[in-house]
Amino acid sequence: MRMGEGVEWGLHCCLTLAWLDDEPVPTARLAAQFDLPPAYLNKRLQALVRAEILTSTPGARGGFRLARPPAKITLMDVVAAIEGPEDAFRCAEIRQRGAGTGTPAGEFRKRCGIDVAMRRAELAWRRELASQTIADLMATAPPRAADRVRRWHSAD
Amino acid sequence: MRMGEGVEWGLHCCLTLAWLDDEPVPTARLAAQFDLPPAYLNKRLQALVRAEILTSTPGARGGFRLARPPAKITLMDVVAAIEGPEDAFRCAEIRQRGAGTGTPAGEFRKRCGIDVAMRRAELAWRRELASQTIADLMATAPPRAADRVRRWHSAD
DNA sequence: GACCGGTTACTCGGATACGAGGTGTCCGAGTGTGTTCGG
DNA sequence: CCGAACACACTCGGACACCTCGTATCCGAGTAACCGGTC
Repeated sequence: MRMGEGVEWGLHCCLTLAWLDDEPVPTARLAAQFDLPPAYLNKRLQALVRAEILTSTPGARGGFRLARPPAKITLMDVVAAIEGPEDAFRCAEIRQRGAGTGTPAGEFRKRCGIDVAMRRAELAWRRELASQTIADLMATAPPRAADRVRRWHSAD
Repeated sequence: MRMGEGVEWGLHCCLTLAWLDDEPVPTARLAAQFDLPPAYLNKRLQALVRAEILTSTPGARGGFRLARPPAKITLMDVVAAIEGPEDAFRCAEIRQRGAGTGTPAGEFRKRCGIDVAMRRAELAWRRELASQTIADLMATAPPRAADRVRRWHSAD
């Protein structure tokens, strides 16, 4: 199981946009900050726009900015926007295949125990992600980091 | 993010092997039970053998059996054996790239806050998986299911 | 009847193709800005 | 000097290739059981 690197990109970009208060930042600037392929990063930021986490303004001096205050954006929102809302584990109901064919349908009214256990674990993961916001990341980060990012972006 | 289907296969096979108490079951039989490609299922069972969850006995009347009692096999063990022990989220330290080049190395002694938050969520996921064993799955499963599996496997 | 050797059939195990999804790139549509011309 | 129209440059947005990883398959090495022959 492997999570796409776009999640890390999206979170770092959200953190940067949170520090640069409501100032539109184009993709090229964010890509240069982290040395990432600009076009591909843009593709990922579009996913965040579709999830209503960012807002995009076209034209000159345009770019991306946060759609909500940082305290209202959870890590779960960002992960779901980029990786997709589907669960990682998807029960294919293989218990009903092969030896299970022909058994009365009423036997399978209860959910597969494996599916239940897996969903329980993934729910714990989601709860932990939903309990943390971009604002929390800003609070735990060292104060000098925010200043360095603001200074680097203010330099023309 | 998507979890391989081999996890579901491995868990179902472990559950079946737990019900058929220490009776060696060949890959072909397990594949027929769930209507799965036999050779590919074998590949995944080999991963469970490497993780010392199953033991394999070659030759006629051979097959796979559990290496430990079901209460000593957690879901985390099975998932780690098949999906790999690495974390899903891997911090690439992009904060040190681009704008971060040239900053004193001492600034990055503290772990990346995003990495910390992600690891925390994944730790919750792992804890939940580690708290459940194959024996728990046996207990929560309806009693008729165990009988049906035993009957299907005893039929030659 | 018991023991031993050879044969057979069955099992796992790793090396080998195929395909989907993620990664990376490109070019066009749309918009705000800056300039320039006229009043 | 002020206003408006124009051209420009910059931005996002979706459509198009590449490449890694997961999926699927095959064949060979090894072993236990079985059968026949011998003592």
